[in-house]
Amino acid sequence: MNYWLMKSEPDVYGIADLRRDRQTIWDGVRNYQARNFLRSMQPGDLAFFYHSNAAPLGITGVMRIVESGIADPTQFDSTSNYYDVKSTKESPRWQTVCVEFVEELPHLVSLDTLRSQFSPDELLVVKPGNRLSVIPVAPAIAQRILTLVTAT
DNA sequence: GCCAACGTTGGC
DNA sequence: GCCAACGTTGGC
Repeated sequence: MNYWLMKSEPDVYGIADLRRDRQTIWDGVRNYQARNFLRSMQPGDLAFFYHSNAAPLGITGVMRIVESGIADPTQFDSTSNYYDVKSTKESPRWQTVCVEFVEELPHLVSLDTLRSQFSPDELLVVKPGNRLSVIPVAPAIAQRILTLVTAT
């Protein structure tokens, strides 16, 4: 079982939206490195839901991967911001996953807290200038994050 | 609103 | 294949 961290702007789609929807297709990722991580996800993997471009910044919840290898539907939608004219249904360029709500954390684990606990080598999200929206989290680091949740 | 980081595009 | 220009992300 692998752990991940996935960013979303709460103004666009936040943890409250996922709690309401229970499941969602994580669409709109248009970065090859992030896509490759999405491709390697497996059902049962857990992902931290991270609020970016927000106040406060940080991890707000946990979700579970329920299906992987889904062709991102927005790449075929000419009205979408994420439309990709070069992608075909026969060989889609962008794959993503379906996630389900697991929990909203009682207290957000802020970026400041994450910075105080982890080095950029341990947790990429604390690296200044980092823009990757889907990142792997080592199991030992994930366990330490979960410990921070219960400690606060 | 600013700007650092960095991925993508396109001319050559 | 190089690299300058440009666009986007996301923290501050």
